[in-house]
Amino acid sequence: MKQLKGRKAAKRPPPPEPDGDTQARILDAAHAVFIRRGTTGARMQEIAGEAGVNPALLHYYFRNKEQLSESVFRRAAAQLLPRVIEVMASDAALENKVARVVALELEHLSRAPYLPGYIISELHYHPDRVRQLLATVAGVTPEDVRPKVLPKLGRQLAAAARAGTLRRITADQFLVNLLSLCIFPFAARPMIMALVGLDQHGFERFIARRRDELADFFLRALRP
Amino acid sequence: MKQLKGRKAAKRPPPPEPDGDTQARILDAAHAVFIRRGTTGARMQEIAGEAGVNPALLHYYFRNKEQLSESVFRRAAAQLLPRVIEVMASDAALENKVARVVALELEHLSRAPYLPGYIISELHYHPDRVRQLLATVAGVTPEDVRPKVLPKLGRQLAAAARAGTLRRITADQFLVNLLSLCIFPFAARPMIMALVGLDQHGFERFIARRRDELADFFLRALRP
DNA sequence: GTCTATATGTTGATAGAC
DNA sequence: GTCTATCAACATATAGAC
Repeated sequence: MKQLKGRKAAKRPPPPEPDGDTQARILDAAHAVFIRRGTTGARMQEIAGEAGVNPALLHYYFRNKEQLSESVFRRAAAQLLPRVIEVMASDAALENKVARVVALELEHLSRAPYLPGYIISELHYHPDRVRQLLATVAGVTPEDVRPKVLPKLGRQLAAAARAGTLRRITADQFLVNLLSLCIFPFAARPMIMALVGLDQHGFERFIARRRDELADFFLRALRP
Repeated sequence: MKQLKGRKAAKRPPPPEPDGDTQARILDAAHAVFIRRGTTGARMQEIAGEAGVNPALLHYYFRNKEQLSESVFRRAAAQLLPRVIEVMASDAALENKVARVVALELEHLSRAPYLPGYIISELHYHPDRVRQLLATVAGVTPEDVRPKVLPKLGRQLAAAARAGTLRRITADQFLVNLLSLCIFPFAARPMIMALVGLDQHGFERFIARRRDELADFFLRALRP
């Protein structure tokens, strides 16, 4: 989009901030505002201001607020689960999977700590968004991995239980426990910071320690 | 409020639905609507309709939307943490505390599954609400228990570590792990239902199984 | 593609009768 | 305490000039 017209390119003054397409600037600004205010609390005008563009342009590129918010949610949701699902669907050993998921999620969420709160809020108030969340997971591999990852994980867990390597646990409890321990601290970040008495840096150190301990904690819970 | 006037009580026709004070009816309706739509998405008119009351009465009892939403949040927040803090601050043994918190939370949240999503959303979009959340915790005992519960728990954990009963873990990681495993499944309920492929009843069974396994899972992670 | 101006519809809130 | 009527303040969205 926004390719130059050629004959008039030298004459027309450049836009205020030429960094990136207008559309991309809008999407980035919308991302920030929707995460800060929520879908219903976000104001188109604030997004336009943050993007440094005229408010009418939001409707030019994205038809209305609904479609804009959907684009933002899609992009945000694509950051939360796909990589975890990918690891879970792989052929790696269970211990390896746990370690990789913990490292992956804690490192990524440290850079986007507001993501879980935003996504949980969206799914809570807009149940239809669930489909868009699943769509991001479906794209991880050529085929839809979702119906596969749980049965596969289940077989892996059952085999480990028979071999005496791990205690018996169902695949869904296994997955939810792991996701809980990784994601909840970020989703409930304000609550935890207040409860434990942490400031910004304290929380970061708290997460840093977690990176070292969490996989071990989790795997010990499954020792026979 | 709304005590009868005595001399005119027999003459005036009773209000449409005499069950409960008007103020309480409004608060209950507001509770439902705020949890369903979020603070910014909630409409005063919808609350009035759900309460079966004239919209103007919302402003008569609660001055404005802000104060009404604050009353609702206070009441909701009071259901999430106080009992957990109370157990944690008690003199019970660690194994006992874990078992009681798991039983307490899973049983209560099964009846109010939308509570965690609402509270996390509120804290995410209205950081000032954190103070109101802490206020609910402070009221658990005559004095403010918050500054006490973590150090006490820490000493308990350190003693257990010295005695060789439990592996060493800090009080904050202990508390956050426990809360994560209890609360996250409800906070991320729509996501989990979609990911695992559960309907309403499937989710309830999922939680029921969790009630039996979770305390054991948690304590095994801390075995030396 | 970008801007100005404006239409259109809500929403929270109040005044004042009953 | 409860109701009707109404206001002022946005917020989304579009029309049309440039």
